[in-house]
Amino acid sequence: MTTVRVLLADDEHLIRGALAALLALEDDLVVVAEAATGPEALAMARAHRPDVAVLDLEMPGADGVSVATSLRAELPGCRTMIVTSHGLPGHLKRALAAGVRAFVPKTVSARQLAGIIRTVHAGNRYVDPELAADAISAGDSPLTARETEVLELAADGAPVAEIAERASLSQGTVRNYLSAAASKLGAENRHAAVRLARQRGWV
Amino acid sequence: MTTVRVLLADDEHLIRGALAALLALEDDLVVVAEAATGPEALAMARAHRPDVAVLDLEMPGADGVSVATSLRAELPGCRTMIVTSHGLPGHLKRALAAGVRAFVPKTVSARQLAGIIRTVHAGNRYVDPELAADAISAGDSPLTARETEVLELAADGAPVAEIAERASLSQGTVRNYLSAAASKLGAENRHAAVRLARQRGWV
DNA sequence: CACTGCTCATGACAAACGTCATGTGATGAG
DNA sequence: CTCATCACATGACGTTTGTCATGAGCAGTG
Repeated sequence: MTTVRVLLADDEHLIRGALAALLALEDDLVVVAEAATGPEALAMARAHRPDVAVLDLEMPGADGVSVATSLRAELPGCRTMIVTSHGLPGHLKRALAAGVRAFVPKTVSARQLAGIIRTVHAGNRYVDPELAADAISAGDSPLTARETEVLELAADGAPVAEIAERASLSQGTVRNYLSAAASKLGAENRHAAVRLARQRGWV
Repeated sequence: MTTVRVLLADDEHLIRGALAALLALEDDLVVVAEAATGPEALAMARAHRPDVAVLDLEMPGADGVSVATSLRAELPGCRTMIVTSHGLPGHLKRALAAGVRAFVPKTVSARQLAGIIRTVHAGNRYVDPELAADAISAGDSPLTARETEVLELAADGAPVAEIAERASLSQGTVRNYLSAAASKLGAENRHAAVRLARQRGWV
């Protein structure tokens, strides 16, 4: 029997500790390191070289996906998986693009999670069926790169003038992109467009 | 030694299960029921009459605070406490107003949580020191009831006409309230105002 | 009772915004 | 090479906001 060396990264102590305890019950899994932030997770991974890194999506410092991206470059032998409370389709896509091997919501049980860790360690992938269905039905973002960029800058309610300056575009161009984005998303105005794009994980 | 009968409510199976396991390690705590949604938590509480109800703030169906409110009315002997990932000052205030005895972030350890459960059972209160500091420094919402109501309706980017209709107000009045709210919050426009109010838990 | 603060309204003006027509370059597919 | 698409721009138009002045009714407080 091979034992799987696991890194746990989650900023919620309650979950991390509890998870460590539950995974310890599995004979073939051993938690070799824990981290509460993105940078800490990277440092721990370098120091302990785990087989599988279980990363929370939302962490201070750097989110799970960017940690996964760094790990992929630095420790190719380390498989990564993302655990999250908010299962947005866009996040799933970003994660898979970053080479993450599994994407699971926190609604699974610890036993299931243990199974998924084994699956990942064996070189396979796992995606929560429900999230996968959402992601497929949600489809790809219809927005062009610039439209997305401008929409992001509009996300905190900034006026057009400010967006134009930050994007180094003319105000007219910004309005055009915003208008295009809103109509593509079927929104009445840019603010509603921002909301929709967020919901679908496109921003 | 008295044993404390605990109800656990959290929609994230991973956390709930793990938590149950860790609390089971404490001799004087026994988890008598678990729930994944607000309504389920209420039903379980009625059936099992726990001493302390540990409620997640964000749950499908009904959030932790409204569950606490119902419990207070139905089972006055049952002490309630809220556990949450997002520690917004406004939530803390709402919770305390609803008679919740403790408000803790998920960044505490299971051992600490066990201690807090005992504290609550003994009839005392507990509020995370950092959250308390935030809540005090954040202060009360400067918005009047109507301003808050209108701002909430504006939250999804709806145009003034729609807000006016839904609030049964004239468009001019809506603009006045929105303008007042934005200036009280120091925001450039209503959308930024919505963001700020959300951050501080005032919507 | 006077005063203050909240609610609700109207009207008016300037600024910001949404939309459309139109045009130029660049890039990539056929 | 041609055609479509994207990036970027301008100017113009009408609409939607933000802001301000002003006022009326109604509650609670001193």
